Amino acid sequence: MPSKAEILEIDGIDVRITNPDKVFFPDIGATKLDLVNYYLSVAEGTLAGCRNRPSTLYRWPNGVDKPEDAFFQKRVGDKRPEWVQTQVVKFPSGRSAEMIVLADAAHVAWAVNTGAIDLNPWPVRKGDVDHPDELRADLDPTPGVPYEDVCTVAPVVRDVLREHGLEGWPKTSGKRGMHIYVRIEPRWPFTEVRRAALAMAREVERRMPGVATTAWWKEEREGVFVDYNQNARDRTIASAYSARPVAAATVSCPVEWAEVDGLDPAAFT
DNA sequence: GTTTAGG
DNA sequence: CCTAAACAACGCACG
DNA sequence: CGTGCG
Ligand SMILES: [Mn+2]
Ligand SMILES: [Mn+2]
Repeated sequence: MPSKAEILEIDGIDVRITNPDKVFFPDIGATKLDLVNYYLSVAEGTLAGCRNRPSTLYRWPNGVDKPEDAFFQKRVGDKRPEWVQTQVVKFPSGRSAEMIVLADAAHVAWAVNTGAIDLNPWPVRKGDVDHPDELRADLDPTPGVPYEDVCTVAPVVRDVLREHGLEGWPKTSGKRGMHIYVRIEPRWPFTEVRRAALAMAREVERRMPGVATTAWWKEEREGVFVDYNQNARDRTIASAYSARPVAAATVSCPVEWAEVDGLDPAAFT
C-alpha cells in the first residue's frame, strides 16, 4: 500500500486523510476514503445524533479483517489538530478522560482517519456531562432469535414509553439488534436514567414473556435482551449512521415506526 | 494510526 | 532515513 | 476478588 495522503476541505477545515486507499472492508472493497466519504454524505444525520457529545472511538486501524488490532479509545491523543474540541468526563472510578467532542463533519472525518469505524457518543452534551438528555433502549437478540422478534418487542417498548409521556425513535443497530432513543430533559443523573431504563425493561419483559428478557447471564436469556445497562455512565451505543466493523459494512439506520414491521437490517450498508 | 526511540 | 516498539477502556452483575 | 458481559 503506497504511503500517501489526501487533504479534504470540510467546512473550511483541512482534514488530512492518510492512507486513503487502505482497504477497511475487503469483502466489499471499501477503503478508508470510501468510509470518510460515506460519513460526509450522511453528516447531517450523524451530527444530529453526535453533535457536541463526548465520544468513545472504536478504532480498527487495519480494517475489519484485523480484529486483533482493534481497540476502544476514550482519551483523545495529545497530538491532534488545534481545532479538535474535547470535553473532560468523569468515570465512576473517579478517574477522568479528555474525550473528543464531535462538533462538526471535520471532527468526524478526522476520527475516521484514525481508524474509527463506529462512533460511540455519551448521552450528554458538552457543558453538562452529568445529565443525559437521551435514554437508550438497546435490544439485543440472543443467538438464533430472528429479527422479526426484535421487531415485535420494539413496539412494546414504544407503548411503555408512551404511557409515561415519552416518545421513542428507533434505528437498526447495524448488527443484529435495534436501538430506541428517547429524548429526555437533562435533569437526572446517570443512575436515575438507568433506573428508569431498568423499570421500562422489566415491564417489557413482563408483557412479552419468553420473547423479551432482562437476564444478564446469556444462559438464562430467552429471546431479545433489553440491555438497560447501556444507560450507565461511561457506557455507550453506536450512533445513528455509524458504520459497523463487520464485513458487509452495515450501518445503524434510523427508521420510522411504520417500517419496523418486516424490517431487514442488512439493507443498510 | 501516530509518535518516539534507536540504529 | 528507516524500522521497531509502545500505546490506544471500563462499568456493572454475580458468586 | 475474578469472571462474564457489553
Ligand atoms: Mn445492541
Ligand atoms: Mn447491548
